[in-house]
Amino acid sequence: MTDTRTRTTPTATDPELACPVSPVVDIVFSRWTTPILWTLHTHGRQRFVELERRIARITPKVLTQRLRQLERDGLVVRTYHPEVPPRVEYEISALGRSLAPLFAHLAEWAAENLTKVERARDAYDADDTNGSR
Amino acid sequence: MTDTRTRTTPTATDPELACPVSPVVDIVFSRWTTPILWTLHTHGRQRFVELERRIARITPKVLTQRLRQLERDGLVVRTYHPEVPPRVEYEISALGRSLAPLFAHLAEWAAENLTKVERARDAYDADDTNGSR
DNA sequence: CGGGATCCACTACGATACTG
DNA sequence: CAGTATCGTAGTGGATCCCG
Repeated sequence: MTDTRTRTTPTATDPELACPVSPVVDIVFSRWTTPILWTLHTHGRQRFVELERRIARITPKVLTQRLRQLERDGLVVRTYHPEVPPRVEYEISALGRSLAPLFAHLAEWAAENLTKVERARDAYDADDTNGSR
Repeated sequence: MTDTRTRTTPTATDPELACPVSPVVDIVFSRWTTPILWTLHTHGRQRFVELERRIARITPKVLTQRLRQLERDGLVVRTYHPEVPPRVEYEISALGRSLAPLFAHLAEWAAENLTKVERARDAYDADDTNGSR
């Protein structure tokens, strides 16, 4: 993703944003965020380790980073229980839940068109003229 | 993004894909792809330089890379006219056009909720306990 | 348990040339 | 015009160790 705090140009004036969907992409579709949101959405409120186990291959460091980002953006709520051992729970916020129909739409497109993309790739790779251009 | 051609794990077996929207993200929402698709969609078939000028700040090298990827995935059609000087035109394919309602949905979510995200960020940054954790 | 701190590796990206 | 080539860099992710 592009870290909003260190980005040189503010979001509003970035010329690339003649495209109105770009800002959403930065927020919702940076790496690991969709698996995190999806897991949170389908399994409800859960602890750090549960997320870590369910998402598989994600390292705790990255999981923490992404959860912080999502918390900062108001898509996820973090609850800290000062116990021994400590317990932290994550859940989707109302704002995060508002993404649900979008994700459903996305999943639907995937179901219908993902095979077409793969066929296009195979066709492209099989064409000699593409390799030697 | 993750370059599809050099990725070690094939898409189908990647454990991260308990989330059905991840593969779509790799294809459609990698960096620069949404501005490219958006420009192609709103201005129709156009040449390399036109894209380059309209997207602003993108370098020809990166534009080429992304266009190749989109062409390989079947979302964009490239037409080469062997003339002097050479002329190349890009346009959205039928598959690419099938993303239009998705993009509209995305733009709608942005219009409604982007300010909420920014307010959440301000609130998070203003909270001292977040900085000194 | 839920991280933070540190070090390292990769590579995508940007800038600057240069060509058919 | 439409790229390719080369170089340099910075942002991320992985691995490891450690702490409250």
